[in-house]
Amino acid sequence: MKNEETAYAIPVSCRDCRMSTMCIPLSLRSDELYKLDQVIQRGSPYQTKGSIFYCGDKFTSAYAVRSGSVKTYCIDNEGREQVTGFFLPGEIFGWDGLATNYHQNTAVAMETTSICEIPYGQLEQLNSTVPSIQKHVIKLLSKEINTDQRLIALLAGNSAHQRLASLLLNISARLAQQKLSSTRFRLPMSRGEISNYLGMTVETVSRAFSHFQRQKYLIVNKKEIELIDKPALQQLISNPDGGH
Amino acid sequence: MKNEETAYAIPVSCRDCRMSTMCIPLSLRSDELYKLDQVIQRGSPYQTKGSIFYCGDKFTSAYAVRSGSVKTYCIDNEGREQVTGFFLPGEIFGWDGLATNYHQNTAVAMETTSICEIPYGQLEQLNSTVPSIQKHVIKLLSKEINTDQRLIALLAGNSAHQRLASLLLNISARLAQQKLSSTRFRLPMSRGEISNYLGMTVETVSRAFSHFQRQKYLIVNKKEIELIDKPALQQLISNPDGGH
DNA sequence: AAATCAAACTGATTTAGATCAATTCAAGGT
DNA sequence: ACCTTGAATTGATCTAAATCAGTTTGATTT
Repeated sequence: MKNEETAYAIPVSCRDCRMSTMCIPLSLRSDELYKLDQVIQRGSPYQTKGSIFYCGDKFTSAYAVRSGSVKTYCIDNEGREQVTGFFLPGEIFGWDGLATNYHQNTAVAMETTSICEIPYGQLEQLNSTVPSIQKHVIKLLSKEINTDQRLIALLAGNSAHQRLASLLLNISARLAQQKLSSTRFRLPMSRGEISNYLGMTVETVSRAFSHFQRQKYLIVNKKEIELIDKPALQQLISNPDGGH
Repeated sequence: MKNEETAYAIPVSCRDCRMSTMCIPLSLRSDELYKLDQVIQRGSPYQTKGSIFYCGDKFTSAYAVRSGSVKTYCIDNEGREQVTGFFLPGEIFGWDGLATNYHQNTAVAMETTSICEIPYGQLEQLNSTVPSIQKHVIKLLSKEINTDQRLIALLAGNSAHQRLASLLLNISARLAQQKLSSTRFRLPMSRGEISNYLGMTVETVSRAFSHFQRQKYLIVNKKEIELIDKPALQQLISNPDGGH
């Protein structure tokens, strides 16, 4: 099965993958790309709630979302789940295990999801022949730091409405990056997952959605979202009066 | 002045530095260490409120705190300062600029602080002769991700008392790592910086300190802290009833 | 020593969002 | 078609923490 096309028609080559800009250093020459290609593993899809890795597992690989979506969560001091990230097609996750060699999070598919596995050991070995790969890994890690710090700023300094508006605009922008609709989309995560991620309750998330709909900022139907007034949402998060 | 001893008696060599475990790959052989040593720059100390770099500056280096302390902050959507990190002796900061090549934060000394500069370009060049350095950078970045994610979990799921208790225990543990007292210490940051970092108001921080003192968890006198019942603080943050 | 200024603390009041409590709705299972 | 189950929504109440308003303390200047 490996390196072969599955029933879900996963491309055999990184070259053909529409997410390649995320996974692959842009500077990679075609012979280098070939080498990377030999290392990436394309497995069978995960079911909803299927785990890609568990907290405490030995770190062996990072993972790229090909289709579907993934959440990562850790167990906090009180023994509760704490969602630490949502990952959409074209995004890479799993670096959390690199520092200690053991994953600090559990990664779970939020819907039927296909994943490319990037075995880190083999990636490291590629380093001698394709040094730019190591550099690209560093860029990816650094990006993750920036993302996390933006979330920290969001959680520390913004109201419930602002947090939700930020998440929606953020997801919208990430979908746009993948050439998907940035105004009409289906949220892969539940209200509970959103509320956990944003540090609020399900009820508050639900009320915020209703409020946005009353204000005609968007149309919401369960997980289906249509953003109809992005500037208003943007202004909500950049307006000091909206804060707490 | 570079690579020479200053009036503040900064060691000339990374070998002699008591923070070396942080800065230097443990696996570095002595000839490799020598090469690293040639690259690290030891500048004159920064004054309180002196900036090490500004948000928007081109990223050239990471920085290690030799003595003193540093905060990093960014400007959030509403144009307000948002503290994203505190750095104590032996800790490295400044990786936030790696992804975009421009710093996403401003770094400011919170007291008289001496800093070692680690020029990234030269570090990258060392990679060909000392490959383990690149690996170590990756570890450091990954650690930063873990730290940030713990902060996310703290902000998303904990009460004001729990947040402050967590910060105090965290600082205590970091001081212990540097063989400094973990029960008696002087906080380098103001109440305002703490409250900003933890996503609450100065008044709430102040009241939380008073509360902890009344509960005999600690003795507080402005910035001087003596932790007298760490288990109680620990239990506060690991007890679901303490949450919000 | 008096005056100035900023940081920290404390009390009173308000409020955003948590909690508690139903109700609605859609998806599977029998 | 009916029952079960979980997710989402909505309303009523409660509370932790924000906001507002001083007061205290300590450092710096004059």
